[in-house]
Amino acid sequence: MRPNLAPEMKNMWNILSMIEKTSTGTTRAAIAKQLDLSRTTVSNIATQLMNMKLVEELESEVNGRGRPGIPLRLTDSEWFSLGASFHGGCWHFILTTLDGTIVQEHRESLAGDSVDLFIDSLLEGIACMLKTVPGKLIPLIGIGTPGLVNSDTGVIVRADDMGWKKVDVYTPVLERFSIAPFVLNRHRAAGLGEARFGSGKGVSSLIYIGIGNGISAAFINDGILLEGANFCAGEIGHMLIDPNGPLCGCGRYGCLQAYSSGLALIRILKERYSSLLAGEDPLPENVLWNAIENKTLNAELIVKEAIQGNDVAIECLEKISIQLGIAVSNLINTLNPQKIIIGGTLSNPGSLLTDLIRKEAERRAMRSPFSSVQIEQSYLGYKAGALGAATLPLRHKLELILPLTNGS
Amino acid sequence: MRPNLAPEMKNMWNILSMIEKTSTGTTRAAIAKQLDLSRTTVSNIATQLMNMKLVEELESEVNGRGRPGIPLRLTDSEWFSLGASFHGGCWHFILTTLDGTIVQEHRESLAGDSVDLFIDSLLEGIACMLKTVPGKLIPLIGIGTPGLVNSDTGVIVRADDMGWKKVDVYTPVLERFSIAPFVLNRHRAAGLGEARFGSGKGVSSLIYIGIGNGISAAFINDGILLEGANFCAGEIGHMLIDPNGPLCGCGRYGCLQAYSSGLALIRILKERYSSLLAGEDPLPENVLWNAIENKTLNAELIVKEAIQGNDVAIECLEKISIQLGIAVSNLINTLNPQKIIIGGTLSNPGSLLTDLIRKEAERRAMRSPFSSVQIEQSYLGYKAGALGAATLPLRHKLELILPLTNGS
DNA sequence: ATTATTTTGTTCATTAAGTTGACAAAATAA
DNA sequence: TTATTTTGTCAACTTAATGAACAAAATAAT
Repeated sequence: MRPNLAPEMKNMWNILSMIEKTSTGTTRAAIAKQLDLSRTTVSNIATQLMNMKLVEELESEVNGRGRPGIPLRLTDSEWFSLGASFHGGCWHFILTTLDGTIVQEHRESLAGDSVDLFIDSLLEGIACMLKTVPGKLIPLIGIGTPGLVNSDTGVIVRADDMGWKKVDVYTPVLERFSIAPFVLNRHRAAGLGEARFGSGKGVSSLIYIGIGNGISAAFINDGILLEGANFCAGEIGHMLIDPNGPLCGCGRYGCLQAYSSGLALIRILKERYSSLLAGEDPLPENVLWNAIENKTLNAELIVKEAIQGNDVAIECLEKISIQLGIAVSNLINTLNPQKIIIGGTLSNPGSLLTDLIRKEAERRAMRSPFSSVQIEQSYLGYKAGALGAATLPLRHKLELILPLTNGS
Repeated sequence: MRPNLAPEMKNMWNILSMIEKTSTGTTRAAIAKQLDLSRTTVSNIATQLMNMKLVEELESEVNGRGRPGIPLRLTDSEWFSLGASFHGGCWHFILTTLDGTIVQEHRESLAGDSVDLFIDSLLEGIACMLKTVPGKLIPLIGIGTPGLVNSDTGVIVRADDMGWKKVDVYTPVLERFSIAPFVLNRHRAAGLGEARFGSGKGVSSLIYIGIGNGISAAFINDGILLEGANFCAGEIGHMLIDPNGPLCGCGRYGCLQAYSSGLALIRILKERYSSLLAGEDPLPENVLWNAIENKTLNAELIVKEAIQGNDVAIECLEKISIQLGIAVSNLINTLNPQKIIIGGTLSNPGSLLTDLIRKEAERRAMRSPFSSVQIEQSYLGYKAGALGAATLPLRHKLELILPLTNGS
């Protein structure tokens, strides 16, 4: 995650970033003005980028007085970027052009949750995607996984919700495909996706919160992910909400995750069900009670029902959004972000959870930092993770392309 | 706070930073090796820096084989940097050499806490310091103040513990001395001081926590302070500890500050006193009871007594360190810092509070991020603020010096 | 319709910054 | 005393960026 470009490539990088930002295209003159460079310099670097087939010219558009400029945009037929991310028990794969347009999507469902299946499906999916690349692939694959990841080694240190420890993702991928993977936490990947292509575009201080079975966040400043000393930065699931709260999987009491994750949502609903069963009144008709009895209940279903107007589901969602609101207001008070994006399995079905969290956070956050923060639902939904993972190849491995293309 | 140097000054900046880090001096060859530059380049830039009187040569030290290198260090007699910070009801002023050696110190006590007195004392103190500068002053003054500061405008937006709103610090200083001030929150200034000269030297992800009447933090990554959308990042005093906790000055319940600030410490001790008074037993002898009766009690005294072994004081300190430990463990879990430094009025008298916080945090934080964090007491103590403020001139306004000296 | 104006992208000479290679100076090791 | 190693500097060369000049392509003015 350290953008470690040689200093002489700095202008090239900046120019590329500017081109990246406007899908309709930017002219050389506009870039020169914005980056405070001479048109000559921009022109020279632009021809280099065009020789590398990273950038191409569009039809010149006539708008004002003077000779019309020729818009430049990222090539959409030469280079491609591959990202994978694991959500809701399956691997999502996305192949994009340089500007993030999705070219190909794929999903691999897992039959169980063993480590071997996890790795095998990943390899299977990558192999499948590699066949479809209609050009050159940037020689790096972004991979979002559950748990705490050491991105230097590409090893999942621990993934509590899966019950895993020390899962090496790096070696199998490298050995099978001779392409280095960049492995990171899936919610952090999703955060990067939102920052680049979603509702975080152009936001300088951003927090993405992924709410699924676990709860994690990504702190992103100026497009750069805060990693912390061992890549654990963002693990807000174990923020303490109430010292007297319920037992969390980590062994402590009152963690956010114990109140408000997908697992907690299911627990709350089941408690409600039991107490109704124990009561005297007849059980009112409800899809969710059937789901409990059929053992088909999952957190996403509860959220979907809530969005449909199912009162019981809404109540449960309101319950978990209290602690989420507390956590969000803590983040607002202490980190003063410009925008907070709520994503993950519990947010994707609709904006209800985000609305509830916003309402709670407004009650609890300080006025000054709250007035300057926007709280929004994830825009990319379940695609955020794989898209974010796919940003890593271009974002951090431009050096890999340059020698490859410069030499030829 | 945006180090916005022209790209061509990047090497100069890096070389200066390397020289800055070693007080004993670094040779040109060592710098070249470290920064991966040619010795020629370093030599050229070094002569420029020497012409600017920012750097000077020391006696060459003979250690290994080969021609001995000539150590370079920051000049200590040409340029000086002035910082001011407001703590414990008085302004602290520090004049330093470029490498942070303190040349002159001064303190201005305030007779009250009106805004006018606050500004007048600041101007008075600066005037006094300016007389003592034994060379050229970097034309920027770093100023640490209570409250939320907009560092773009130099205005204190609000300082709740002082009861102030919209205090313009920038204009009076600029008008009187024709030197632009850089204004920031005092605890953030102290954090920068620790990061540069104190126990945060060389630490890449650092959190400084200042505990006084209020509680604030500075999040510093690679020497750069996280500011947030409106410079509020670090206001951890209003982190929610317990939704059912005591009323905080901000109108909400259970904020960290309501439990654990200096004001809370005094409240806790007084409650203890009242309950003892109400009891049947005779009041045991204690300096603190006298202080309450004489109205000379302040938070620092309680801390000092605790360090002396006063049981009542220790109990009170233990009480506030529970919530501080919760807050610290939240920061560890979510931000995964390399080091946490505890400073402020309640920490300066001794390491007791830090030790108590460390113990609490160990109980509550997750093992993985806790194992990689060091929790240490502030090294610079009450000098941290003014020293940190004094780092700003050099750190962010090198551009100001360069035109001044290049021209001549 | 024609000319003037504006803006773009390119060509060419120039400048600035950094690199390589050679070399004298100053230390230790043989 | 000589060989080796390391440092700092000088000269020649390379590279990236700039500014000035200019043709091309649009609109505005006459």
